[in-house]
Amino acid sequence: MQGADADDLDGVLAALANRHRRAIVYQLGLQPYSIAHLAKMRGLSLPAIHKHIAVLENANMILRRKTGRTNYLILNRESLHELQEWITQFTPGWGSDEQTLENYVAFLDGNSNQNSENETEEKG
Amino acid sequence: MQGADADDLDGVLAALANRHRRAIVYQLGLQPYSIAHLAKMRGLSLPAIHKHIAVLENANMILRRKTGRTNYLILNRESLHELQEWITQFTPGWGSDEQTLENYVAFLDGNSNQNSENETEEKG
DNA sequence: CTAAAACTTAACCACAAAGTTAACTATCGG
DNA sequence: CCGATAGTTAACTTTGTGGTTAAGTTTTAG
Repeated sequence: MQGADADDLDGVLAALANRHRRAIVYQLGLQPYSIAHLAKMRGLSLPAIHKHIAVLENANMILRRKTGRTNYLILNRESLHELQEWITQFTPGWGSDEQTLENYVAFLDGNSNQNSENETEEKG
Repeated sequence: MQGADADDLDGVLAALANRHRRAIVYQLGLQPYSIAHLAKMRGLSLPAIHKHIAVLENANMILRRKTGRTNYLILNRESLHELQEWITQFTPGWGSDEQTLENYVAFLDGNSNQNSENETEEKG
């Protein structure tokens, strides 16, 4: 089932593709803050920060606890787990992509050319 | 130096915050493909795919090798390394955010209330 | 009761993102 | 040389994002 996961990833990545929201995520990873407090920290108006919070909540990235009139937020670390895993899937081959590309093109050349020598100046 | 890293992260996350580009990244993580090939795979026009490729290249996420008239692309796995590290910084406390938030609010209550008892049904 | 704090909501605006069509360059196959 | 393939570029449209101001609700403080 890649559908639901893909949806989740979409929300999380869209949420993280913004400096303010990344900063908020970072802060809420350290300790809870109120919305008004975050607004002051980021130099943003309440409506502006409210929208950012909404994006993060829709991505299920923060938890909220209302006490009196103030809302305390904290990071929901679980939401990062899926992204973590998605990235990890690329890790096995860590590095060497340049050479892979070179080899692939050389291989294609070989098929119509029977010549796997390098034509570049790379290998004096 | 958080500045350059933050810029890189911004580019990578913005690039990944799109299904087509994530799919492209995934495919190019398996093997090289031409731009036209990717366009067919995604059911997109050449100009459309070209723009996506441009975004990925600006984020330094893919490598290109032009041979004849076709351009072969592959994933640049290094570009994901930084994001990987950024996410890992949140991992230490994996889980238990809900309780942290509860405790924090209870602590704030205690300061004006001298009462750290739980009002919830959680701890029969 | 009243004023202020902590949000929320709605309406609006400027700008960027993601696609389109059309026209152009460059390379290969015959 | 000629037509087709691969890619780029420009101009345009539509939709989404991120901010604003203004007005509303709920809760606390005096």
